[in-house]
Amino acid sequence: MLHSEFAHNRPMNTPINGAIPADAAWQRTGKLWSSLKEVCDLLRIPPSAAVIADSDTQFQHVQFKAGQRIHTIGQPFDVLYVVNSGFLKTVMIDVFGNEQILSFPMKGDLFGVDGIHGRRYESEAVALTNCDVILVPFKKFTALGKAHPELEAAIYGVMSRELIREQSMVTMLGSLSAEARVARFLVNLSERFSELGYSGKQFNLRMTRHEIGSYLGLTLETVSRTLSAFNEMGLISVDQRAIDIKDFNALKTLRRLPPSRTRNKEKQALASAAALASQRAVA
Amino acid sequence: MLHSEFAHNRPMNTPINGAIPADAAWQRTGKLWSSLKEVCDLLRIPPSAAVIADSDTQFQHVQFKAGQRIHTIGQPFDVLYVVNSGFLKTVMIDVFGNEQILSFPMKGDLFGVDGIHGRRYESEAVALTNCDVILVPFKKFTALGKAHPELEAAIYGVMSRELIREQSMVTMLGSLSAEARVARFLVNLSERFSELGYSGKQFNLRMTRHEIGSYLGLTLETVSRTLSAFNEMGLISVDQRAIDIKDFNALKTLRRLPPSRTRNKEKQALASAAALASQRAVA
DNA sequence: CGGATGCTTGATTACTATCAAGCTAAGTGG
DNA sequence: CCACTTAGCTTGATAGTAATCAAGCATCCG
Repeated sequence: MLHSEFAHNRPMNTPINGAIPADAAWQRTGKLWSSLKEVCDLLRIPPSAAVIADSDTQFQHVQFKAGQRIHTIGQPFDVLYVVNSGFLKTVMIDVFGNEQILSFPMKGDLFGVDGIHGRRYESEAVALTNCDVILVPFKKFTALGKAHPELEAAIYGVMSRELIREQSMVTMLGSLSAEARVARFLVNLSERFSELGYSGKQFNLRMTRHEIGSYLGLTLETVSRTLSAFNEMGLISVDQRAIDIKDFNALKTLRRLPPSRTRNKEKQALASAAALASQRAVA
Repeated sequence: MLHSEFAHNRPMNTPINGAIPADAAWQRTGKLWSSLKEVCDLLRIPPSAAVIADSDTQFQHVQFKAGQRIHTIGQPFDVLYVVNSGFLKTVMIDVFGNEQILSFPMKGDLFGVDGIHGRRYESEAVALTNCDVILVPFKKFTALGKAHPELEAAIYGVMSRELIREQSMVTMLGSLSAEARVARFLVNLSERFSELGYSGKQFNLRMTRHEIGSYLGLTLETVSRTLSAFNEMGLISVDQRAIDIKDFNALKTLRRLPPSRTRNKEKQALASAAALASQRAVA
């Protein structure tokens, strides 16, 4: 009970494991500063010897409670954010006022990059759970790039990675069915949890059906129905926010629910004709 | 008329103007090298005095014929590309083999950025028309960034701009109807043409309906029907690839075709009931 | 002048959104 | 501690948008 975010997350992700200690009591004892090496590790940037040695450079942590806003659209940009713990969402709002969730950053993820171009954030970021976030002043970051050439390359690499992520979102929204999108969403979450050392099979969603729907370009009802369908098919078991993945591979390769639907034309035609006939009989 | 692409494009964009000579002498007299300043201008990066003065740094041009591939997926990355003239498409292919068009680069656009992260291109780029493209070796580019700090900031800015572009694609695919997507596509093209000094009202599409559909997450039939609908509504006039925008503002604010569709429930209910009744009468 | 591509249009299907209740879980205040 | 409220989730019925299937037409090219 003395814990905090990590504790707050851990038991939710691995409800099996009952006895996780030292949940990072950040709210009392939380880290306030991180070294350059720690930030690199979080971002999965291989740190060079020079970077490891650099202990002068420190980055500040900030804590947010669930529901709090980290930055808003239009707010002047000067820092990038790296998630140390907790879950967030980033949201863009288009000219018509349509809200669209763009990402669900979690530990090790970078956000705020869209502020670089216009010196203002183009999206807003909101904490879904209590969060611990590291502030990375952009100026400081690029200045460090000059001192450490490999670091500079890595910065470009991280930005490129974000771009690729967006590109695959576009591909998904442009070409996958509702079921395939939800399946991919689960697979992605699962893989990200696994990479962080949590269970990739059992975890708790941190977002509402509405938020999932916004992220995937679907309504909350379609998300709910699709999860229920996966449940009935035995691919997952789902109870509210709790997910248990039963057949990872089936999810990974799923394209759409009805197997092929290509070779049963006549049957369908007959069936619908019959249905029509009976309808008319009734009427 | 000693120039080249501009001449080459112009007649297609402004078919009104019948007498443009010397199309595309680029194949004979095309520029082979550009200075750093010229590249900055193309990319809309404000060049500093130092950049303007730098005439040692030169970037090579390469010409491609329509249909030729500039780079493929998986090919080792080492250069970024800046379009000097012509039109291209970039395509990503997902795990299931779905093809998705991600962008239609034209003069002043940068592509190849997705190769930075994994040192391999994640997408492929194909020329839709004859093209003149400038090769920007990434190493050289970042090295220049060190010499010219404002240039480095601009590089980050350009990458951030690309990210924002992708984000708005996601928002569009996630929340707009077919008509709204096609409308936005036309508006975007129009604005880009205008910025380049071409007519934003009358222009020729360089891509097929299929390619537009792939870009917008729609089928080619839906694209065709939507253009026809806009035509009938008087928003545009369309004949094959030739587009003439009649009501730019209507396109810009269009959300979906049927005006509101919110306040005519009863009418619709009655109508469909009537239809059903007559159907049954027939049967 | 075919043949091939690409475009349009029509008919039909089906997927997903919308509308509409219930239901569950988690607080909240008496 | 227990109604009571509220936000979130599920499920059903229905409707509408866009995909699919299917011709026919236009344009371009060799």
